[in-house]
Amino acid sequence: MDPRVARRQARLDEVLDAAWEIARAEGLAAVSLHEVARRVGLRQPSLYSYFPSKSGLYDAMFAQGYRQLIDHVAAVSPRAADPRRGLVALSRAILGFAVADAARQQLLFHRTIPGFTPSAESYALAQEFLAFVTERLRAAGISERADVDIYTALIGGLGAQQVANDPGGNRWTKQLAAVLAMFFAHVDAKDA
Amino acid sequence: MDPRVARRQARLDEVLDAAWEIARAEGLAAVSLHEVARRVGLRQPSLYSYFPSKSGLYDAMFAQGYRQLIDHVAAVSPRAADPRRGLVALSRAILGFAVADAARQQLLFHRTIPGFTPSAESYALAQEFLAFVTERLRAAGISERADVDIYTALIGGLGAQQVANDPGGNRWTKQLAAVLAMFFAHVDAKDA
DNA sequence: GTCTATACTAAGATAGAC
DNA sequence: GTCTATCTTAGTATAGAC
Repeated sequence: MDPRVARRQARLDEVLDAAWEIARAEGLAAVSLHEVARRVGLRQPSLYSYFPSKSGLYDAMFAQGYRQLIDHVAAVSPRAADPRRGLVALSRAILGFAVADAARQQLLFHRTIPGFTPSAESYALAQEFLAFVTERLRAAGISERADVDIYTALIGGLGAQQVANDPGGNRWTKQLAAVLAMFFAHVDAKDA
Repeated sequence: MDPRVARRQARLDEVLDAAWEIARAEGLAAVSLHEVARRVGLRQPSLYSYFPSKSGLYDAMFAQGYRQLIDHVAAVSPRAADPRRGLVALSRAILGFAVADAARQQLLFHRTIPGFTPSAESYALAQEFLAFVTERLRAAGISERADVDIYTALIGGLGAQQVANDPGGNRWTKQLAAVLAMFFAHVDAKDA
């Protein structure tokens, strides 16, 4: 690969790391181009050769977050012989990823950053993730949209409560197995 | 009542209304003392006779939101002869309140405003609400903390997905009855 | 690609007069 | 309780040199 491209990519990664660091410490809204530049040893206007705007920085963070999420779940929970067991492992991976970083959870799943909406390319990554999950749900016998929606509410609900009311703990995440058992019983009850 | 007190309260309500209006239109983080003052026909420094700081404004919004929520659920779902039916009505009231205003949901239930934490008085209102709900859950035969936590995750999850992915619609809220039936089956299965 | 310099806008907060 | 005036800080963004 062209070393200039590699260097640029390395710089970009540094910049994004700095932005996430600020977001984790001070909140997503506290990320500023000045502070990011300060941390990587650049001047603020120099960041405009990496992003067209502040919103472009959020977009890059959004895309990076979903790429990491897709890699994470693919690595941690390969397709299993028992699809239900596989779905439990996948859910654990998603939930763990979500609660590990409250700022990331906010950006990826709640979209409460004023003035930011993901670009089409970035949004496609979110859809790719959803497609991955949907396929695993179908493999486990869950294909109706109503059930898929209930599933996303269950996982999202546990993650949101966990970071809002017991950050760093496991008061809600430890209910995952019980919640999934409840969900499976619900799905199976309709088929009977 | 002292008319001066009444006037002050009326002004305060105007100010809070303006703040909520901005929050709904531009997001919670976009609320500024300057813009609030502009909308109510005051100068920005005058707001400091109502709040000690910007954070104090958020605190007043937080307290007002929980007071409205408590009034809302108490009015809409009085104690019912059948506690399970009562719980369904209560849940519908809470969920309706939550999805009616995304900014309010963010402030009351997600706490993602950088630098804001509710005062003790305001937080007591949140606890009062939680106590109200917990009591109704107990009346319906649900008293274990694990089950209470699952309940809050269910309702919160539906509300969050609704405003994030289908604002103004009912794709998730319409699953409430199914989700509660699933939850009741889960609770009853353990007792059997 | 990075810099300096700067334009522009806006924010939270305080002092002191009325 | 509201005002004017002001301090202080900070932000996004652009122009143009190197």
